[in-house]
Amino acid sequence: MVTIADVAKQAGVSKGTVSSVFSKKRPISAEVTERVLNVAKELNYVPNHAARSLATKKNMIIGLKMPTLDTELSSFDLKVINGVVKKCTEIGYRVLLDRVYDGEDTALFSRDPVDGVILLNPKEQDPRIVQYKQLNLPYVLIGRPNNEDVETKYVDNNNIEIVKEVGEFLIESGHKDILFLNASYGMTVAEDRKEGFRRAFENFGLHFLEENVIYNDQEKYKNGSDYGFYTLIETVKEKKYTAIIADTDRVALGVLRAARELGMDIPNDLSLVALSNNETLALETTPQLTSIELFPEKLGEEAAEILINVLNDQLAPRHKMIPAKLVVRDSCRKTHLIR
Amino acid sequence: MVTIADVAKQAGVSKGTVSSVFSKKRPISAEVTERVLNVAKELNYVPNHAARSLATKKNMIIGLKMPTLDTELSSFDLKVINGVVKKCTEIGYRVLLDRVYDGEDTALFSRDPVDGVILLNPKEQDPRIVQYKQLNLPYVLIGRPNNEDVETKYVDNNNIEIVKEVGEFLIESGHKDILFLNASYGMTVAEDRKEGFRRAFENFGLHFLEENVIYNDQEKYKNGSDYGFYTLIETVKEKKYTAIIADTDRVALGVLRAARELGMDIPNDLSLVALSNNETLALETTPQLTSIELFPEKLGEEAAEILINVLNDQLAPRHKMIPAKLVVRDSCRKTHLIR
DNA sequence: TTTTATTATTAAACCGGTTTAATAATAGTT
DNA sequence: AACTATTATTAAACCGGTTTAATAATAAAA
Repeated sequence: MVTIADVAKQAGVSKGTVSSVFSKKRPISAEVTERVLNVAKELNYVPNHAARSLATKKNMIIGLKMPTLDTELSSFDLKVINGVVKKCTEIGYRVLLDRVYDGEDTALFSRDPVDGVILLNPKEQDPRIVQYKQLNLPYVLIGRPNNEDVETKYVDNNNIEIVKEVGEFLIESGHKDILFLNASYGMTVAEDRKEGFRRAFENFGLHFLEENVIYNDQEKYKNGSDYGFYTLIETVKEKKYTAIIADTDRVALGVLRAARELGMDIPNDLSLVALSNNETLALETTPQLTSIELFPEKLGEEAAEILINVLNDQLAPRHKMIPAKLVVRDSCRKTHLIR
Repeated sequence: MVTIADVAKQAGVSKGTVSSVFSKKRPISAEVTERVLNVAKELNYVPNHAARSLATKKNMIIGLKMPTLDTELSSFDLKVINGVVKKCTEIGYRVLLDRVYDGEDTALFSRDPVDGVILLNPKEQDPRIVQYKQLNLPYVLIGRPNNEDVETKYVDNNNIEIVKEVGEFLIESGHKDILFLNASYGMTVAEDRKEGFRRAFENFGLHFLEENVIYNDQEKYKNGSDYGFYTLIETVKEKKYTAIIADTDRVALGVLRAARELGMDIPNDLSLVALSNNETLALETTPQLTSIELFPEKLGEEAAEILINVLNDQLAPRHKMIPAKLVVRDSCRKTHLIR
């Protein structure tokens, strides 16, 4: 393998000069610069990453921490990955993809070769955040942190506002009995969405019922589809809802499945909104799913940009809010039920 | 930041002894071992990755090269990523996710900090392969290389056999006019599939027509769905097919869409098979899609295992074949057309 | 007790790049 | 021509860990 010493020797200059040619941090004559670059090209010299990282104390790598290995990644996650990788690649950073291996013993492993970390789907009281603070490792969350955490930087959708908008859209369509199949309890996104849902009812002077908000129990349901399916099957025995807001489009698909089994027609008997927008799914279901576009790729890009600005001692906002958008398709209709 | 020198000083031993405690490559007394481990824990010592990589000449990182940034990643890709990350994490390797940035000028960038590379969706005459050979960088392909390349290691499905099976399944169901919406021209998977398709016809003593095999023109269609949609709209003007084999489930969805527009019923008027298995899509379409399970996660795992075995100078097979599986659902039926 | 073999530990070189303080070369001013 | 300022380049230290050759300590055999 060609090292900087080989290039220096053949070009007849010092290692330091070769280094300065590449870094452009010191004045090097045009003649020497040209000679060095020609030799480097001729020898096919490629700088050693570890050596450079060790000397500069920078890895130029971003860690992207994904959910635990036992949960399946969604198209949302995929788009976030896309956004992060895209922005990092533009700026000259690399992305180390990491899934947390629960119970892992990292005592003997080297520190992650990353300069900062983007955390997707952080848990409440996420122990990794404590660790990053301890190590002084810069990090950015995708999703809102706890209210007590006033320093963590994050990127998020306007979850309160968008669910308020969805709630109002349904209320304005005549729906009053709306079932909200929320995310898991304890996630900040679940809190925000519930708040938005409550505000929609409040805004119309309607009575908000806690029991209309269900939280996904991930130990009970192996996937979102089952959560949607079984929850509708169960709740229809107790109360007749005319509209459902589903946490994800997979949950919505489960609802569609249950509705078919129950002989309920979407949207005639039951209106349906999904709080995510897997376009392929939405456009290909019958009827086409009304959903929320969360712009996950944008979330990833903005998170990467914030983190990199922090790493380069540049101004970075505390948080960035990406407005979600209601995409009305065919799964909702006005209800005739007047009460 | 705590270094090995700090640990050595406080434990009253040399840096080399601390290193040997962790590596277990030299005999260290139990008493010294315990003392060192206690100090390391007390000081919260975490080895520096770059330093270790430089000294050992190993990064313990695998590069996963994905398709170019301008193409959208599919759920197949996601599962491959999952499989690779899972296997690597088990064995103590990390995964650097890389998307090729066309036209990138890497002259001033350090060499990828990876020990080996997994290449997903390699092109014909992929220039990266030339480069890896030049650098003596171990690599494994996911997908078959060109026939002239006799040394590249790869993982692949049994594409010839599975498409032969699909073809025979359709022929046995009475279909003779079968349209095959193949992958892009020039991809080895497209070659293999066509060969499998041809063999199915040959096996039944039927005449195989080249014009029944269409190749995806990615410059013409912005996504698989459009490829499926417009191709069916166009070809139905010239010939009446009773069955279609679609490259991916997205292509199949486009076909479904076109069939709806043309007033054709699936499967009564047209049978449909997708050569991939996005389970969510397949189960939620109406009718449920008959498809091929490719086991992408397994592809990823096996590719990672082969590569890591190569890196550890262990026996590794030239290639590993993952048998795909025909999953019969509701989108196919016997045809009554007897000719 | 002495000698030999085995185990345990060390100092220093090494990995390949960057940076710093020092020096040399060149250009401009007096 | 001599002096000063600026530009260009160098040798060596440094980054933090691993490895090697050498040495010290301990155990076993004669």
